[in-house]
Amino acid sequence: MAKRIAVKSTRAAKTAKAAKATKNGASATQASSITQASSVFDRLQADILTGALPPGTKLRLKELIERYETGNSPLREALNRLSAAGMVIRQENRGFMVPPASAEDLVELTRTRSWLEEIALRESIKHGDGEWEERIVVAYHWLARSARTTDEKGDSLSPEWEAHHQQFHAALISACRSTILMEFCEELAQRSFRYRSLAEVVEYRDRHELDEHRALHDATIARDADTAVKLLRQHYEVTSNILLESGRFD
Amino acid sequence: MAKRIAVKSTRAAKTAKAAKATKNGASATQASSITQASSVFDRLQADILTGALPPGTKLRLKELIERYETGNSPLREALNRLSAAGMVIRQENRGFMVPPASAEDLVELTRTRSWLEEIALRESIKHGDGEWEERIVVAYHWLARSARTTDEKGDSLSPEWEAHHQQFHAALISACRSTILMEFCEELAQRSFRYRSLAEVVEYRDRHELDEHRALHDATIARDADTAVKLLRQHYEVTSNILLESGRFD
DNA sequence: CCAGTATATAATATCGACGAAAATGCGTAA
DNA sequence: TTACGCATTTTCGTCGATATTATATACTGG
Repeated sequence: MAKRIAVKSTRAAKTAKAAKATKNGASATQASSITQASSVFDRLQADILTGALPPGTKLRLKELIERYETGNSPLREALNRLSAAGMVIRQENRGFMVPPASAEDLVELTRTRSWLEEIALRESIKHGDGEWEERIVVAYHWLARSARTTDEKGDSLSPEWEAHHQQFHAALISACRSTILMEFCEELAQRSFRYRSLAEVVEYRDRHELDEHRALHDATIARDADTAVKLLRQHYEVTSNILLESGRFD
Repeated sequence: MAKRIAVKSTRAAKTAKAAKATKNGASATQASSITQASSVFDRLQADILTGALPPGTKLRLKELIERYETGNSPLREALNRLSAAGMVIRQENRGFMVPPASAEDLVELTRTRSWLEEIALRESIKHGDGEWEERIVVAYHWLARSARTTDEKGDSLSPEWEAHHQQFHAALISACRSTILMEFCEELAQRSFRYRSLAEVVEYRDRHELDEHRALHDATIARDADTAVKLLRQHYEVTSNILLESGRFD
């Protein structure tokens, strides 16, 4: 009964909601009224990436229908999209589950990400124009600003910081002349984010990370590909090692 | 009325049908009864990749329901999976369409594929073991055999040849120690296949291609990474240029 | 007491119909 | 003629219920 009412209010509020637009989920070409399946997609993805739905969780339809206050058709559509993107695992006639997390998977993920982003960064440095530089400078600005703010509060896992962090890395490779590659990198970035969320490691961040990003920014703008790539790899490997040493994925 | 009957027979036959298992579509961990959504996924994907559904086609639900003799729920699930994989374009409240094909897209695709497969091949050559070599040798054997057969018939676009071709290229990079990268490469391979289908170019194949594959095979087995990569790039660029020169994507 | 099978229960996949949004056609006014 | 607005039609997205498949439980024979 309360559910009924909640559903209605959700629907009413939906029109006002802005589409945040990740790769495959929400976001059509037009901003027009968001579809319910896309809304569920976004929330479900967020819950998986942040660890609200832990690895290995069985995703029972009935529970999710209650949790997200939706019907089964939109829910299934969202789950099917997520399964194609590797964000959930689909088992024929056995439903869906959150992908397990493991040390090996994290290692493979980091390795692949380094490979792909090295290419994307080198190509961007080779072909990037003025607008590309601007995007990097602006993205870095907001990242630094966000880091400072969260530093005061001590909460470095803020969604705001994460958004800017992701934007900065996306900006670095945004001139590689391959939207497909950029989408692949985004998918890998999301998977990496899940591991960071799961490890719940916060201390290390404000020490080194801003400096690392600064150095990366400088080398890239200076078009020093080798240095930039070296820094990028280190950046990922350091993070990966911290996560592995947390011992949470053994 | 005939439709009813057809549906029933389809259902009956479904249990016997073997799951062919592409990346995201069909194929669960078990072989057990295939789901209808996955069946539609496979057929729809095939029709898009072979050009039976040409680029830009609007995918009206009603038509597809008739075409594949299914309900709208399984159809929508299939379409949602395909949209997440980039095989169809989804527009909020406006349905689905087959992605357009263009010369620029083909260029970008080829470029990206060269980058990713170069990494995957180099890593495979570096880390590949005996079983990896076996896979390549075996895959090449079937490719050569298939090429000979189709040569006689003059029909080089046979699904059989295509399957072996894809298998050979997959085998080459199968020791790169990154399943994610292999999946990315597979996705790119499928997109490339669509362009080959669309161009309907057949003559060039039996002249050069078997030799090219032979050379690629030899260099890889000999662990000569630089040569292998060079051959691979040439292989893709030659094909790409032939397709571009067909003038079908301007 | 255990293995294997039949039954009951729960979960998933699919259907058919309805409500909402976009595309189309037509009429009117500038 | 062209552009705009309204009504109609088409198409998409969602709901509620049913069929199908998997899982848990009880039962029987050894």
